[in-house]
Amino acid sequence: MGLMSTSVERLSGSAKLLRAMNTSAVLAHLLSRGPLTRSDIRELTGLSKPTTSEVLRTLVSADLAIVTGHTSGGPGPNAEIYATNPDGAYAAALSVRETGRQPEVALAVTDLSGATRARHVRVVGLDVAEPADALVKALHSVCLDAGLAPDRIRHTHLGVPGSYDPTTDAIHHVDVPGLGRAGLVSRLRRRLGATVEVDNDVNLAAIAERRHGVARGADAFALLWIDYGLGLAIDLGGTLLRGSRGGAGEIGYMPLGLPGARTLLRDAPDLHSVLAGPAVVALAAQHGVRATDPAAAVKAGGAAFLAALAQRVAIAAATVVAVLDPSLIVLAGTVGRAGGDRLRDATTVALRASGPLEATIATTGVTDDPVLLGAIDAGLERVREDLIRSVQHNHRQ
Amino acid sequence: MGLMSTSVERLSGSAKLLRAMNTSAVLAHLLSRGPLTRSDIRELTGLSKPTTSEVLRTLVSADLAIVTGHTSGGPGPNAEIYATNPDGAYAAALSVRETGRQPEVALAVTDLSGATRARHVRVVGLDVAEPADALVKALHSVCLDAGLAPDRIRHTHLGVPGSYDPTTDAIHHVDVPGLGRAGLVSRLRRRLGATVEVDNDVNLAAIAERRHGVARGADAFALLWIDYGLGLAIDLGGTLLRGSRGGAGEIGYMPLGLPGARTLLRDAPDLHSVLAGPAVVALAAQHGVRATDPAAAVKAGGAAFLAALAQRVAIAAATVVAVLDPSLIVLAGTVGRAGGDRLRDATTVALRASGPLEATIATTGVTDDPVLLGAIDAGLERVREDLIRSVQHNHRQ
DNA sequence: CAATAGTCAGACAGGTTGCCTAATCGATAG
DNA sequence: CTATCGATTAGGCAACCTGTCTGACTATTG
Repeated sequence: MGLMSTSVERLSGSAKLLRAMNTSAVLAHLLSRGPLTRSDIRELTGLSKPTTSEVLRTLVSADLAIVTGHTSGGPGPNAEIYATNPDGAYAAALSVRETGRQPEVALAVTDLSGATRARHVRVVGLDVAEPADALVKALHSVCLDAGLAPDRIRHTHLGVPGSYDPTTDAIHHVDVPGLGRAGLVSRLRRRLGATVEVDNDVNLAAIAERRHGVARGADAFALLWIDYGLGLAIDLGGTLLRGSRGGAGEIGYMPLGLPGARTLLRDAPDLHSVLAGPAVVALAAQHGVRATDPAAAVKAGGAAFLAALAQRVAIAAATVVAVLDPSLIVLAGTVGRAGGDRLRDATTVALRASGPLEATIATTGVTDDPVLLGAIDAGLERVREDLIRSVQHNHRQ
Repeated sequence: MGLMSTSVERLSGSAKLLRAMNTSAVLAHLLSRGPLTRSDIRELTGLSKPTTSEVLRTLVSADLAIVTGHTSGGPGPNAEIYATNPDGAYAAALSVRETGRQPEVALAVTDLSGATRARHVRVVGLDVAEPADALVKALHSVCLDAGLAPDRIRHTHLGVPGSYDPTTDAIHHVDVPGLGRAGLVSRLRRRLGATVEVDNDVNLAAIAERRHGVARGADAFALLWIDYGLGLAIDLGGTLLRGSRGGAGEIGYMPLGLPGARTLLRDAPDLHSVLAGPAVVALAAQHGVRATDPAAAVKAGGAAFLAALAQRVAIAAATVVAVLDPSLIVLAGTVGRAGGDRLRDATTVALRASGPLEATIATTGVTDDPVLLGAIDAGLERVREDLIRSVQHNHRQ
């Protein structure tokens, strides 16, 4: 643990650093624990009365904290209740997805308190000269409708069905026309005057699963996303594993069996060919279920079909468990969700039958748009961290 | 990134904390960058002359730092050169391994500077009433021979061919008789009066690979250990992935192909059965190579055998890449080492042929005992971190 | 003599303790 | 029912404390 890492602080400095640290600590507590009185803060930080007062004065005058109310009931004067100023900063979340025709963009704007202040789904044509401008326009119009100042957006989190390579500034492996344009993200950054981060949609779904779904409190879990495509998100105690080229979780390419082996399917060299949407539909057809949509196929399918599907899911699960040993594997995506408890139970059985590997299998607990929710959470977290850091690092006068 | 984590510091305090932080920062720099003059420290920390002097005085009087020499050559007085006191603390490393008959224990003691002060391999019978006492006795006798005070050992790192479960205080999946005894580690801790950490041998080999082998400077890499058994260590930027039950990297259990599929081998349900030592020997026999030792078989085997073996290695590699996307995969263990450049090249070819997954394959660069070296590194790192932390945290007078 | 190592004294910044005043609630007395 | 008192708590103020910094000073070396 911590080999070569700078986990142990090497901070050094003088009294100014102290003030910065204390201010930042108070802000962090306000952000994570909600409204607090002076005495709450005193208990949490161990600071003295005059210091807490001074720090709060600083935060209020920096427009980062406000007095939201007063205590009442007890003896003595009513203590002031401090909270972060909700309008101190906003985070924007965008989820772009293919719908077959024009791409759909889900947008949301959250304030510092975590309240979603605006949310919309729009069809945005991105196959234009400047797709970034189209996204900015959509975001600004959503802000306008909700009466929010767009320049208060400190960070924008973008979810895409692909992976972003910062070195080439391009989104790869994406089917949405226009979204793969090089320079889109840096233009977005410039036009919005804010930080922009791009994340894979499956990764964002995992973030939502940890925050709102069945992975709440899990130490580590993997989210298996089955849809038209196939994806895997790996969450290690709240940190997502991305891999050296952002390719972690590309389990569609996972080879199945030794080359030359004759498998049940004529040609099954990788997991994609047996578990992604088309393969699910094909498997359903073998079991007499006629459907073009994989989720519909799963809903309509009988026990035999589900058992066959579960065996394939179990292969993926077993591999992930053998490599990573997560305590939990969440089945998500339209297929995972449609499978529900039936697919979960069948997969549990199939996994247990395949060997000594153990893990809890669960169906996603996120009913709302998981990608957008994840982008909101990630964006909000980023804004909060940036604020804390900005307070912490401005101690060189 | 950093979701839910306390990556952002929430430290708060008064001037005492400042002193503790500065002392700890100076110690950290001395530990990681070796001997330094006052001006070096001033540049690294940004502290003023009087403060650096004061901090160094504190460290020297705490026996943690010493003056090792003086500069010369330049104009002005000769600056004192400070270094951590090598004898300030020791770390012990133990690697227990099965040899067929009596278990062999490799022992080493390192001082704070990283110099190995004692090293030995002993045969230690662990199938006794108190196996912990036998280990302690061996360690003490090694210290005695080298003239080292055993009570200066601040931490002992134990490498075992298995996994340690702290909840039951027992080492699991271990073949060495006596080593699986419950309570062994806590007794070791008590008898040595020091912290004891247990690590899987393959994980330790990965640590050695990062420090002394081909993984130096890699952002993330996986180490595939092929021996009598099969193992995988996953290093993410210097942090090892252990999994929720310490079972990460148990790829021997990885299923191969869909159940019911007829594979090349009659019965090949998992990776262990095609890639662990016995399978390597069997594959060699198929290619006319007669050997009982898998490493010898690999050394004696021809190109066809190596290509067949490499195809199996590539399956493991491809799976790891699909899940984790490391930039580097290191082949280690006796088979990996014996395979050398030939196996590496054949595996590279086989991986490239199997799909679009990419990763650099390399042969281990550690020639010395990798498990013991890893235990030394991990133990030394732990001692250093503990020292830095102990200085950092004693600011409540 | 020039340049550098290290110390010393005073200033400074920020935090803490202890004391003070003001606010609020409950209990008690009228 | 009302007025008052006491207990309790919020928050401010002043003096003190700790640790760092600046600038001057001494000592040492080429």
